[in-house]
Amino acid sequence: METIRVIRGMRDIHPDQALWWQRMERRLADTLRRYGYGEIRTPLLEPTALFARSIGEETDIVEKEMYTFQDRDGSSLTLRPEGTASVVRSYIENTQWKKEPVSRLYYLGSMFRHERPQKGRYRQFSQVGVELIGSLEPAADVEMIDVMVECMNAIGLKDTSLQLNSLGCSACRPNYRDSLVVYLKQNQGDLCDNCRRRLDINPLRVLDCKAEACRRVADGAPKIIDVLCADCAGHFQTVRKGLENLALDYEINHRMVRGLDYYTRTTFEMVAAGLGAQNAVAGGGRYDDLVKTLGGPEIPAIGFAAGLDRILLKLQDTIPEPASPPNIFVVTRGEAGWRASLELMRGLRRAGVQVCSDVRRGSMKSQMKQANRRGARFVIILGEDELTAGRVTVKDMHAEENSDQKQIQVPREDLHGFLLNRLGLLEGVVG
RNA sequence: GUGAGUGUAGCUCAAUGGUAGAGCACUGGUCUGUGGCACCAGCUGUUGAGGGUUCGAGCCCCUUCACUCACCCCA
Repeated sequence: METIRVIRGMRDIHPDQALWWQRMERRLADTLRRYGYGEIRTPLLEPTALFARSIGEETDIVEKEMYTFQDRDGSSLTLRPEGTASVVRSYIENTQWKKEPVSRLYYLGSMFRHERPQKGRYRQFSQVGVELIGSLEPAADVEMIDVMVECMNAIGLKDTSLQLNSLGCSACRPNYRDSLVVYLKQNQGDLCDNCRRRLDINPLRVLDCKAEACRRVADGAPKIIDVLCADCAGHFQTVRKGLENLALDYEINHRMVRGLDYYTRTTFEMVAAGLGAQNAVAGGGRYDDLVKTLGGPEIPAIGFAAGLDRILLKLQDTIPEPASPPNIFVVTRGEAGWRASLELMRGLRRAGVQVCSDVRRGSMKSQMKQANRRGARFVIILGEDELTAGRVTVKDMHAEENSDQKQIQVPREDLHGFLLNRLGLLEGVVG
């Protein structure tokens, strides 16, 4: 029979890998909790129109990367390609602004984009995203950038740099767009085919084309921060001052325009060294018009998202793997030994200790090998001898071979205290 | 969507167009109630799939699928 295989661009996360994910997710959740952000879990499936309206009909994501299909009633559904649209949809649907002036939300989970798989890029991938809805003030921008930096610090990401830009607002961006188009048309001959096409539909994206020729054109292009309206310019200045108060280093990147149409004013991105072409690990910005675009009131917001798959790739090259907690293996002899082990193990587990035993009725030697493979710190031996004596044998797998601590007899009723004591001491050392 | 490279045992990799192998891992034994080390033995394959050329294909050709890297896109 033909074997069923995993779908292209998707993969299984096995237990050893899952330990890395769990640690990263734990640290993110903990950091975000301290900033007052609460987790929101939205459906993976949304009406297609949600993404078309928020991300932009003309973007690559909407044009050719979404998993879109018909539901049984004929309506068009899409697996979410990003998280912000769903959060805003939910915000509006629940009239959240009537319940609180400012909402601090984060999400963590799978997104789907039908791209060609590559290092650090999968068709199902994980993002953490953070949204701060309800403030137009630069204070919100500074908080969001600080949260992003602290999240990356918390999970141990190193060698990163922060890039900053402003895209203006609905008042000043059209002017900039016009002058950019004029400039680009003058240099049209030097642009790549793709960018010549972009000229009409999304000219700002020409600025971050990676083609050498386009980069040269982009370098000479008018800079948006030179033509911001007074409000946007003042806002950007205050954001920069706030970042300087936090001693956050950044550089202004005039060419960073982001790939989603909903961004306004401040945009920012974090890039990491050593990830090849997929070096953008986190990015975000203001989306002051999005709530209104999706049918809500005029409420400004800012947020960012981070790509956890590629971040994890880098972490695995730079920081130690997660330590597995001390654990215990129970070796039994005979049916009486096995039966006696059942309650003993349940008691230890209820006390918080990881305990396993053989479920194959293997030989003593085979059971010891399993204990070793699992990295058990202690082995408890429960056989005929122990049963008749009312004791168990406790073997310390790490102790020296002829140490008097290597293997000792412990009365059944003292076992709990003995192990918890020893493991507690161990955990104190491990920290 | 475009381009290049690679597909052989669970893993890492050998094999001039001529009998598919090694190391590691796994299982058992030496050691009948004691892991790691050593030694011994055993297990493991439609050579990604399909077709073609040939007396003969893991090797050459075509198709297809997958993976990797880059373009592109983005986090």
